[in-house]
Amino acid sequence: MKIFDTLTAKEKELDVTGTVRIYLCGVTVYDESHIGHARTIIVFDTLRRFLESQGIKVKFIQNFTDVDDKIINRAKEENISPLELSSKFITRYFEDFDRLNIKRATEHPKATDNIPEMIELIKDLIDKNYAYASKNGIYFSVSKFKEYGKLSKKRIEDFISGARIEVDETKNDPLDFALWKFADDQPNWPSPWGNGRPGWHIECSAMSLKYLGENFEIHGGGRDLIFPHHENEIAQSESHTGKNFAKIWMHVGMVTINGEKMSKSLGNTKSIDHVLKNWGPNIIRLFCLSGHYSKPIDYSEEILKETIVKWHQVENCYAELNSPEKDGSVRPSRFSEFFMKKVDSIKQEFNDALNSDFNIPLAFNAFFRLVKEVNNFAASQDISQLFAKNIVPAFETMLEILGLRISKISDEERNTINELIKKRNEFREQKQYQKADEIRKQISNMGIVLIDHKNKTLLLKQEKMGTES
RNA sequence: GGUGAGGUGGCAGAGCGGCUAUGCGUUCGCCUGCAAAGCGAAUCUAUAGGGGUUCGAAUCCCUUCCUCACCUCCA
Repeated sequence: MKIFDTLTAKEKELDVTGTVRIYLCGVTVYDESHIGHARTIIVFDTLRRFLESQGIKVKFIQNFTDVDDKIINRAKEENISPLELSSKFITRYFEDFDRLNIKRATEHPKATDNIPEMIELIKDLIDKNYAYASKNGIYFSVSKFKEYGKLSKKRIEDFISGARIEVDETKNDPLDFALWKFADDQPNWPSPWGNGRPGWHIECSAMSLKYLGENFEIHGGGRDLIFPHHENEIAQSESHTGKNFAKIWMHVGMVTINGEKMSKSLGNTKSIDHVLKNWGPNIIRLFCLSGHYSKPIDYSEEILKETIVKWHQVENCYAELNSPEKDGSVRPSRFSEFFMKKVDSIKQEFNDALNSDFNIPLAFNAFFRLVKEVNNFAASQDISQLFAKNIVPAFETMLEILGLRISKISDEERNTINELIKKRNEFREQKQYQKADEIRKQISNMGIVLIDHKNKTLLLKQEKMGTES
C-alpha cells in the first residue's frame, strides 16, 4: 500500500511485514467533538479497518490531551476540577465515536498518565543540550535542531519575517517552545526543575515512543497539526533518539463550512451529537469519506442529502440480498457465474483504490457499482439463495471496511410485519387500495419501507434522517 | 508578506501525456392499483485565462487570475 508522506512529499510504500504501528493525535478534551475531528478519526478508523481486513496486524494508538490551559480555564468557568472536566469529555468522546462506529484504538493513553515518561524525555533533551531551563519553564532550543522546519517546509528566517511570534524575554529564541511550564496552580506535578505541567507537544513524543517505539510506520492527524505540533514533535523525538521519528506522515484535510475551516475559534462547528441526530452515523461516515482524505471537504445540506440517496441504494441492495427466494427456482447458474466475475473485479478495484494512497472516492465507485449491479440484477429477476450467498461476503466486507452498518429487522418485527403484509395483499387483491395503503402507512411508521416486487414484498428498514436543523 | 495545496460538466468527485471514469441531478420511459422505492435510456462532451513543449495535454513547462490551509490554540 502506498501513502503520501507529508515529510518527503512523495508516496511511500507502507511496510506491512510486521505490525503496522499508527499514532494518531487525538483531541484536547475540553469541549464536545465536532465533525472536523470526526473526519480525521473516521479516515484513520477506515484505514485501520482496511489493513486489518487484509490480515495485517495494526497497533493503533490515539491519545487524549487532558492537560492544557483551555481545560483549566473551562474547568474554572464550570467550577469543577480540570480532571473532572476532562474525564467528562472523554466519556462524551467515547459516546459520540461509538455511535459513529469507530473502533476503539489499541490504547487511548492520556497525557496525565504519562508524566514520568515526559520528564524522562525532557531530562534527556537537557542532557543532550537541546533544552534549557529559563524563568518560566524548560524550553526546546529550536536552533539546535538543524532540520527544524522540514515537515512544514518552513525556513527559520520565514518565521522572523512573519513577525507573528510573541516576543518573550525569558526565551533564548522566540521560536523555542515549552517542554515544561512551571506552575503552582492545579494541576501540577513535581519535576526535577520544579512543579509544573508539560508543554503540549512533549506528550505525543513520549507516548508514541512508549507505546510504539522508535521509527514507527504512520503518524497522523489533521493538516492543521503540521505546524507547530508535528514539527515540534519531530524536533523533540529525533533529538532524543537520533533516528527518524515516523516513517510516514499522513495528514487529513479540513472540514469546511461555506468554504471556511470549521473550528472552535471561528464558532462554526457542527458537533457530532448534532450531525448524528440529523443525519445518522452512516451518512456521516459516507460524507467524511466522500473526498480524498488529503483534501478539504465542505459540509453542506445539499451534499448530505445526496449522500442519503446513495445510502438508500445500499439499504435496498442489502434488502434484496437478504430476501432471496426459497430456493433455486431461478435457473441462475450461467448468469450468476458471469456476475461473479464482475464481483471479483469490483473487489479488486476496491482494494486497488485503497492501496493507492487510500483513494476512498475511487473505492466508493467500485462499491456503489456493486450495489447498482445487484439492484439492477434484482430488478430483472429474483435473486436466488446461491446468488446471495456468493455476493454477500464481498458486500459485507466492503461495508465492514467502510464502517457502515445497516439497520437490521428483528425477527419479531418481521413476523408482525409479515402478518400485516398478508392482510395488505388481501386488500390489494380485492382492490381495496385505500385499506392496503393504510397498512403500508402503519408499517412505515415503524420505520420500514415496503418494496413491492412481482410476487413478493421486500422490507427495508431505513434510518430516520434528514435535514439540517 | 512567506510557505504549501488546489482550481475538472448544474453539483460531487476520479484520472495526472493518447482510449475523454463514476455518482447525483435533469428529461423521457419502464415497473406498480398507486408509490417517497427499483430499473432503463437520453442529456451534460467539462477540465480557471493566456502562452508554450509534443504527432497528441485536464495531465509536462512558463505566466496571469482565483480559492483554501498553515505561519497563534486547533482534527
